[in-house]
Amino acid sequence: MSDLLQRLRGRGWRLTSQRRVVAEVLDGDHVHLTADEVHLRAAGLLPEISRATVYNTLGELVALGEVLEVSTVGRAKRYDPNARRPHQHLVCSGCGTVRDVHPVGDALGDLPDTERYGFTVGSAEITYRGLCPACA
Amino acid sequence: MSDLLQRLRGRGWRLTSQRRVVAEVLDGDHVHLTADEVHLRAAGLLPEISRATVYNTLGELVALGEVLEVSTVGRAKRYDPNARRPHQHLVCSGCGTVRDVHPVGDALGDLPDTERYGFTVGSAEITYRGLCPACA
DNA sequence: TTAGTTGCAAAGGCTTTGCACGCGC
DNA sequence: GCGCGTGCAAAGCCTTTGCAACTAA
Repeated sequence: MSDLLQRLRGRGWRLTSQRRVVAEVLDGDHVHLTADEVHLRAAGLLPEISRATVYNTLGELVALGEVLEVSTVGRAKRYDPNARRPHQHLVCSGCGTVRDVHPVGDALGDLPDTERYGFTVGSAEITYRGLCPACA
Repeated sequence: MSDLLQRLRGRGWRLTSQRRVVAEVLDGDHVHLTADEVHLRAAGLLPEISRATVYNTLGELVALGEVLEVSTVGRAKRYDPNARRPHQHLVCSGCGTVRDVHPVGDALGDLPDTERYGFTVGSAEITYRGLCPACA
């Protein structure tokens, strides 16, 4: 069983074949699938799985903090299983490819107090945009 | 006539009362309206304006580079008229309020070559998240 | 056993589209 | 007058919801 499933079971997550398949499909680096893509691939492993269950499961994984929602490409949300290692995204403006990247600076520290409007600022998400080798 | 309308007319943009009203509604700093909110406010000034026209006009303003799409809050896209002055966004996780902010660092320079996967990287968008004074 | 999960189908929110009419240039 | 812009209504995409049947623990 994957680390992810281990952790979830430890948190009292009821383990069904549908959930197992969704977790399996989301495994890996640089994975940023839409709900529909997850459903398509999951259905390859478990043909009866329904879209509603995929949406339910993705929503739970997000609520549990195990998966991140990425809204930076196209209309549909994308799901990023790499929630445990902080990272940012590099998006190709041509084909929409997304890579996980790790910048070296401190974006939070770069926001002066005078620019915070009294907010308690907790995090910073960065989306880099450019062209991938194939599109350039 | 506003600077925006001046510029657009110079680029051969046909000036209708609907377009004028949409541009008027979008004027100002820290403005991040959804298409529906734009339609609502525009209809306050020009009751017959249709949603389709609002969508058409917003799409054109984005294509012309005069307005930015912001997809970082909620389900509907938001439109940011402040496209001529580079800036980033600070979003309240409680109520969804958005402020324009200006960090001091160089996010682009913070992305090492080894993290660029051969991409030609052109820009970086940063979304800061936190709680506004009212929600904290 | 039993509370939580699934699948279906329908509804819902946001956006786009096709086409006839209208209006800026 | 010409050609682009507008409004309407319908369709489309993505997502959520209600509910009865099912199943992991």
